[in-house]
Amino acid sequence: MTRKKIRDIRHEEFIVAALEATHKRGFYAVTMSEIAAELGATAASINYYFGSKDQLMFETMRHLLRILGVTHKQYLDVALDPKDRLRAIFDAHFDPRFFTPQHCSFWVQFWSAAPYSAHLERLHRINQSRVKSHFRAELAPLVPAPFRETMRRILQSYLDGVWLSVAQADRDIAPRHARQEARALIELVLSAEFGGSN
Amino acid sequence: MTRKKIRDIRHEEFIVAALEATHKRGFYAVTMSEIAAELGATAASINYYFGSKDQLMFETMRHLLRILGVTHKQYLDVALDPKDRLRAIFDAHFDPRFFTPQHCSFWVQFWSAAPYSAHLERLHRINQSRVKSHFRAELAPLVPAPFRETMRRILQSYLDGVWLSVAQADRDIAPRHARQEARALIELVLSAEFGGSN
DNA sequence: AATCATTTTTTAAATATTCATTTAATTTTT
DNA sequence: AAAAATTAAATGAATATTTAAAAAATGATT
Repeated sequence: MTRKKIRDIRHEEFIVAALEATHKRGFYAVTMSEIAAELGATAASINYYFGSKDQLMFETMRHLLRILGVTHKQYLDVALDPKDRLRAIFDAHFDPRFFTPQHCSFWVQFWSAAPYSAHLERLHRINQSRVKSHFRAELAPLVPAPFRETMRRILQSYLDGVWLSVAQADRDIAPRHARQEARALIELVLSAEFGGSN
Repeated sequence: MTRKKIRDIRHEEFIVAALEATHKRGFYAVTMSEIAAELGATAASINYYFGSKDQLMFETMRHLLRILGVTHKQYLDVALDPKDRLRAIFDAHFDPRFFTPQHCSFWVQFWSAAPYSAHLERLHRINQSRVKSHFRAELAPLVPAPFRETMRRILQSYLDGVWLSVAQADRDIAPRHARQEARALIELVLSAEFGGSN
């Protein structure tokens, strides 16, 4: 029974607050005070714990990536065949723990901002290549090499696009529904006749 | 031979400058001075012509939407059959006049910002429903009703996702290539067996 | 239990910077 | 000479960060 350190508690609280406040006010518009106000705290305390606003946003993104990683692993662990493993990528991204308006809007806004900050760019690059190699690995046994990259890019662009639309709230998608649609797309991609013996 | 009015010339110049500067520095980070500096002009003159920074960004977006509209129309005019008309949507979005890193990054960042400004939101809603109804109309003769919306959302999410990835510059896509891939997706969508007589 | 010193956490206020916008004057065009 | 276009400088507001002090928690010593 290890008592949680105050430091860790605050870290988490402020990250949740950052997600909430960012969703309400926008990634750039949101102020330190607004984030702190979510907890009835004060802007200075954020700096006490995180050092700067940038650092808080950075840590918040890492938090999301951590959730995504864990969730993905869980789905992979129960996947039985290659198709399941491919589905696992979408299932993780569309898991209720992850696929919320707050998370989607933070996610999209963060990525839009990434090209303009070396700090964020690094995070983006790492994540991007992680997702890419997952897709490649799962598609390998399912799609012949000459078509594989095209199919991967279609799937990945689709994934990003769904987020964008949720962030923009023109589609309030239930996780269940998002998965269903992703599965339809997977079926489509795998049913393609690649000119080989199908 | 009507001489162009200074007012119109400046309008266009500043819009191009806004695109360029935004691409370099980011939608929020970019300052009036930076935009003006692209032309060797001064921030005050932007206000003289546009009234405010917001208004300049708004007009810049409208400019992009105008280009898109004109381009789309051109492709529609030469389309011979329903499939061509569906392709026209992608061809327009991926036209070299439109599908540049500058435009994509402005586009994506603008949409990310839209939910947080009534002004921008309106523009976003209008465009969104325009695109949606185009897709619906073109898919109508090609896909049976029960599947149509799913297919539309897949296509639209894909379209958005491609932009996101270009804006993030992790994919420097040639317009030709983007179209090719879009066509592959269209084929996929249309070749689906909808349980009917195919 | 109680006291007091120490450390940790929190805040209010001060600071400093960055910009968009305004103003008033200047330059250029008509 | 009048109007239009442009600018330099002033203004003012917003806000991240720093600082110095206060409050709260901790823990050792009676």
